Amino acid sequence: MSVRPQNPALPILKSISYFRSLPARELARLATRCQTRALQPGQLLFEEGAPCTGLFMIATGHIDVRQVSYRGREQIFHTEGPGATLGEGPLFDGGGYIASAVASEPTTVLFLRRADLLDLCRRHPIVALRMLESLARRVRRFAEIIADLAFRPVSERLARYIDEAGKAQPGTRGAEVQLELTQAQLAARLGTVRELIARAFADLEREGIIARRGRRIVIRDPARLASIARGER
Amino acid sequence: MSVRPQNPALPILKSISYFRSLPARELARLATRCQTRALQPGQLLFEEGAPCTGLFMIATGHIDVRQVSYRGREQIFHTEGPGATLGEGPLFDGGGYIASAVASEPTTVLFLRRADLLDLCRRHPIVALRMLESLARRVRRFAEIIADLAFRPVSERLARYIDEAGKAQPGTRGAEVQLELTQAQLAARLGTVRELIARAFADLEREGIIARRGRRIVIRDPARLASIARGER
DNA sequence: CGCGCCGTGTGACTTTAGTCATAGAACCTG
DNA sequence: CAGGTTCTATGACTAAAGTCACACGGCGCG
Repeated sequence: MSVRPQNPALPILKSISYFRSLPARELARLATRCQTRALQPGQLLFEEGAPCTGLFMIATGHIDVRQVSYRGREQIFHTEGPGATLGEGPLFDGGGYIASAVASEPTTVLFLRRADLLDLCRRHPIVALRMLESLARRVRRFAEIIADLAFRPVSERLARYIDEAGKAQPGTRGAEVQLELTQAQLAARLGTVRELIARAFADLEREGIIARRGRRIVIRDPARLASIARGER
Repeated sequence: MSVRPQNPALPILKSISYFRSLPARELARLATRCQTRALQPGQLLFEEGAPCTGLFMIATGHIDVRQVSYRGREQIFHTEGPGATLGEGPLFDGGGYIASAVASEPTTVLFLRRADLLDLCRRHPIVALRMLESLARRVRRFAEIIADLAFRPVSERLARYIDEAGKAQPGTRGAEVQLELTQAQLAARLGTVRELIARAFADLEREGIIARRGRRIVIRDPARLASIARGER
């Protein structure tokens, strides 16, 4: 009685912006070429320097892309969730992975081999254009990190983070923010160490700019927060 | 007596990796669509945040792509010479320019409008693939800068720079390096200030690792230089 | 319920980065 | 070759970042 079983990869592929405008036939074909992989929290998807043989797409969960220095410091470059892709960089310039990818929660990813993808780009230039867009956004994001590290003190980076989280948080009234990250994770993302984050938080609280209860933050003085975020210290 | 005059943009277009494999007809057509612009040293080609309407290609000269903080610090993201392109980032993600571009010497550039380029990508997917490669390399380069800023002290960044310059320098015997940059430019590139570069140079010299006469450097102890460059301090 | 782990807070300290001021060398350019 | 401009060197200082050690609270779990 059942209809022809649909490949489980199909709906995921559809959720990837690159492929959205492909004809159904092409998508179905693509789905047959995908492999799936499940990851536990903390598990490595790929490691900096390793050769890249294809593209990963996140079906569910989240992945941190980061480097770790020999001195033990961690820098998170970006975090990706469902519908995002990983490893386009090395895919196209032929080098090894630029950073390591680690699941931060139970995660499943799809994998598509490089040759399949290049072939697809040739037959459907729109796919290549979409990937150009995505890579361009990544360049922009990386440039922001560089500017943060080169120009802004830690306290300012944190203020920026909270400020943006405040704006991004949708439903709640603007003043309240639920942080998703521990201070250690925040530090890895902002390019510093845990202690400095703790102190910067304490300073903001002491000055009455924010109030905290655990990871729940109330922005008491949005104007002053924004002005610190802009570097007007 | 003269043959049909060739568009002066043509040989330049041919030197751009994106276009190398295009048929002659297509190239000629493209050449008619290019505009040319000449820049004096120090002149701005485009400014961070400005809208992007097309792609620049360098015919001759060099361009620094950089941001300047409101505190007056400069960070050079990359420097491009003949055959390189500028502004692919904003071209594809639709945002403003990520950084400002300034000629560091007399420079001429070609300009191709966004619509022409997108059209070209659709008709010749190989162009899109080449641009993907170029953008991917930029992502990688930016990631290197992030890792430098996040992980490595200034002295180490300088050692890396000299070490790499030593390896890159072709004709000369490995031990001698001609620096192309002033200390101030080097600082902007390595994400610090001039004085620290001066001191780091002095330290390397004091320890007998390098010797200097102006911007001419002799690497006296390549092994030690490389070990500092790797962070084994 | 008590133990251990994780996340956090903070004092005290070290190291690295950055600033300011000044002097001298090098290098155009008329 | 004189005189300004640019580049470099360095001392003395301030500020920011990072390290280390330890204490505390909450939470999960045997």
